[in-house]
Amino acid sequence: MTDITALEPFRRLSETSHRLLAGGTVTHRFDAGRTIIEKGQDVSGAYFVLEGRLRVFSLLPGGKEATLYFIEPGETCVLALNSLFNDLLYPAWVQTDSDTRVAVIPGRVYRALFATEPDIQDLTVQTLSTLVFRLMAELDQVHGQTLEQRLAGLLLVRASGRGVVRLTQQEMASHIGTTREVVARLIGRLSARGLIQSGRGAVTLHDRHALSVLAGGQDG
Amino acid sequence: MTDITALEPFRRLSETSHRLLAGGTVTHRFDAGRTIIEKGQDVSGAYFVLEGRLRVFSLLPGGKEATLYFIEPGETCVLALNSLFNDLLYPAWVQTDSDTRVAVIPGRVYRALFATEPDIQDLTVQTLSTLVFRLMAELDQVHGQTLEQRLAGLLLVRASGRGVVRLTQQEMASHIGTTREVVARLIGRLSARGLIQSGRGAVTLHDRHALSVLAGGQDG
DNA sequence: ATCCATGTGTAGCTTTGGCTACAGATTCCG
DNA sequence: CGGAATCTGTAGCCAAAGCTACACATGGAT
Repeated sequence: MTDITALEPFRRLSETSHRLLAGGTVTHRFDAGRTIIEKGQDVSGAYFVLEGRLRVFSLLPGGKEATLYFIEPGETCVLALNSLFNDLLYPAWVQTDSDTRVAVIPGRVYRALFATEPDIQDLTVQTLSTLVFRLMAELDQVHGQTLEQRLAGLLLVRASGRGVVRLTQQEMASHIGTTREVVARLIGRLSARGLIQSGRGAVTLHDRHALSVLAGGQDG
Repeated sequence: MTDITALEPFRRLSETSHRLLAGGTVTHRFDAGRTIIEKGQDVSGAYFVLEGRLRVFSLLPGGKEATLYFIEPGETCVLALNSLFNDLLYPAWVQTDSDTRVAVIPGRVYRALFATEPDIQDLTVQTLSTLVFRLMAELDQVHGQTLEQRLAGLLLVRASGRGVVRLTQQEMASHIGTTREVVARLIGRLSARGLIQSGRGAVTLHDRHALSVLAGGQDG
């Protein structure tokens, strides 16, 4: 995936729109771990991830982080869209999770496309809707689940096929919005119960079923 | 405000769209305190509040509630829109807060309007965006604020001009997602510090400034 | 006048989670 | 090989918040 025009929603654009898009879009590449948008920043365009992954998170008092969601290749950063349409300031932080290429469509170009292209209208609504659901789910979790449950969920979601989760305790803590020590404690408990096995920079799952029951049974 | 066609976004519709809207829309009236949408329900249309107020909340383990936001006259329930466009199940509960009249536009009608009417497209995006920001703000709060801060915020937001908040402790608890006892304890503390005065079914604010500092200074 | 429903005020106990402070382990690099 | 950086494992303490259990107050209804 090398060009924004290769992305599904941009395939069926009219000739004019296509030229507008091609002329206005800028592609950036960022190294892993770079902060590319900060809270309160004035966002200038719609961001589409071409390669790599972006992590959107909010910053809690005391410097803790909590991951809200990821933006994968082919997806767009809705918060940016959002800021775009409302002239609001961006309400969170965005970092690259790995080396990432991003296409930025300037605000006025995107708005023009939105006005005339049904596919862009659908894409926009679709993307916003998806975000709303992700946020609702996240909110439910934060509200109602213990950290142990949230950790179990995280491990299940981030496990490779063979049940290995390549995250440090500090990273896990960031994702679920707590501190390293608490994660260590939780991992110690899960490990004592035989559900997982801890190692440097990674955790191995031994009983996914029990974990998913623990997490609240969203997953098989 | 008696008819949906009186609402701003529906004013400039084409003749065809107007007929479609008028023909397809159904108006309901609900008494205060009725649950009109439950979580997991399949939502059939776009809800617009004509009179009264709807409260959208999520249900936490143990039967606690947490208010996400309100829908005022002229506004629409975005979650419903959302479910509509994604064929997803509604992710929260909706109750009437007072006696309320609601116009329901069936899904297929709304989708048809969205496809052809710029005003509806804008309205949809605008509404979704607003919701995203409300949810982000709520998430930040839940994540990072103590219940005392959240209570202070609630009191400030819900106070009448003369500084009276007409809510029972149970209702306050529902709004901020905790239990009655905890609210009583918090009120006791605030009251001991002279910031408020408690009474049956109401609280009187004595020092808004101190409260807003406490809440984190979002408000004057 | 009494009773009942609703609302408020307290107290004590427990769990969860945050903070501090280390000690050991592993990896990387020079 | 040795040291620095990074990561993990524990322990203890404390505050926040949830749960249980009452006692008391208020207001409306009969």
